[in-house]
Amino acid sequence: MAATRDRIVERSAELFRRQGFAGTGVKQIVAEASAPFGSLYHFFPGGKEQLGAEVIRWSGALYGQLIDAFFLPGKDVVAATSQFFLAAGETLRETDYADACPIATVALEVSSTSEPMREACSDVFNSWVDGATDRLVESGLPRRRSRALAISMLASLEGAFVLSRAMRSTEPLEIAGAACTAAVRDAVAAQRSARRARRKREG
Amino acid sequence: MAATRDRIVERSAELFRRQGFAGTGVKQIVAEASAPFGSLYHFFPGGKEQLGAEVIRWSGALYGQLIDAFFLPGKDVVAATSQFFLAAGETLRETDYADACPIATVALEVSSTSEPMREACSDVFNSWVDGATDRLVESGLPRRRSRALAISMLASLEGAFVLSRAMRSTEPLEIAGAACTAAVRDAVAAQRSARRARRKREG
DNA sequence: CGCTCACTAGAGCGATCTATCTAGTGAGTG
DNA sequence: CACTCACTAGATAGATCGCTCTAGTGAGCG
Repeated sequence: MAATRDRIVERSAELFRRQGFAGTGVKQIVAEASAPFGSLYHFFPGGKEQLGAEVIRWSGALYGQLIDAFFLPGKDVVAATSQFFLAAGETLRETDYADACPIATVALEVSSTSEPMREACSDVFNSWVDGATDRLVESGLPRRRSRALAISMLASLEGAFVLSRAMRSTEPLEIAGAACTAAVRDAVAAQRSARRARRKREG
Repeated sequence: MAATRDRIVERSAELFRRQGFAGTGVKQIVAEASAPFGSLYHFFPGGKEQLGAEVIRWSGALYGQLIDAFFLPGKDVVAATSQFFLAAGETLRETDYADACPIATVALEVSSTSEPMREACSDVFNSWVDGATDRLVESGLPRRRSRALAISMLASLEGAFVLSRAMRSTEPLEIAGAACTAAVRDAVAAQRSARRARRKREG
């Protein structure tokens, strides 16, 4: 129906990801979305801030789907972790170090300046953490441990994106990926041996 | 001598860290620095971009000193790692989740929009990595392993800052800190046992 | 047909942006 | 004293900012 609205959101997501929120003007958005200027304020009466919050949630959901595509239920989480970081590195290289996390740039910009947008970022990060936690729980790890591991992995990914974009090198991403893969492998192995020991002791 | 120039740099650093580069106007800078407007372009004829690059290098060096203050030569790197992340969390809480990494916000903003500023960010990150690598080497780790560990730790720190600021919680910082501390401990322990084994084999 | 209403279209508002310009001040030097 | 020059001071230019406003279009429906 409202294809214009979708185009505005999609183009905004792309621009915010690369140039940040403050660095992107609404004129540039409507121009690149081939949308009439008036439509922006028709669909987003709350103005740029409402658009920003919506773009964060939209691209956050999209990236969540990408994560899900790697961490398929039943698939080995160790392999999934390794592959996800490698793929992120490839994307970064292919897009000339532009397309990393869709919301991190905006998240840092608005954390101290716009409460609704900060909240949107927080919700997105939490949803990613929850998703990853579930996958790790399904792989046999305790919930507490899974959540900590998920947060730790997401932090590594986000930080590696910062370094890789600034340095124009996928090295940080590869190193962080290797570290996360090792951490997941160790956690799974430790859990298995703990289970075995308990079974032996109890049975 | 040129106290005005210093005030401009210092206030800019604070503002860029919190609001980002594009989100901070030069008018706001000179106002908060109690500096005449003309002085900004007297000291920084290259305009806002030159100021930005200089601020990145200046605050990067300052933060590097803070890192050095924790990772003192001779001090236990495991304890230093743990303490550094805890202190970062405290600072974050005390400043209402505003003061995290002094350059990460700008780094993401400019990575695809300003080559001189991106380069400044890259140089700063590299200097931090080099410093941390040296400390790890001094603790007995091989150079290659030290560098990878340093990059991995910095990525964890930066990513944890992103999450903690957005979520307004020090949890990510604490979890990332615990993970890094464990990683350093493991690396040091592995190196020691490898040395012991080699000595046994060879001697 | 006649009416409604979601949407298109863009002129234009006041504010703010970065940057330039000229004028003036005042400490240091010969 | 006269001269220099680093620095202060701020008005102003010209572009762009986010946003509001009115007018117009066209599909859906009684």
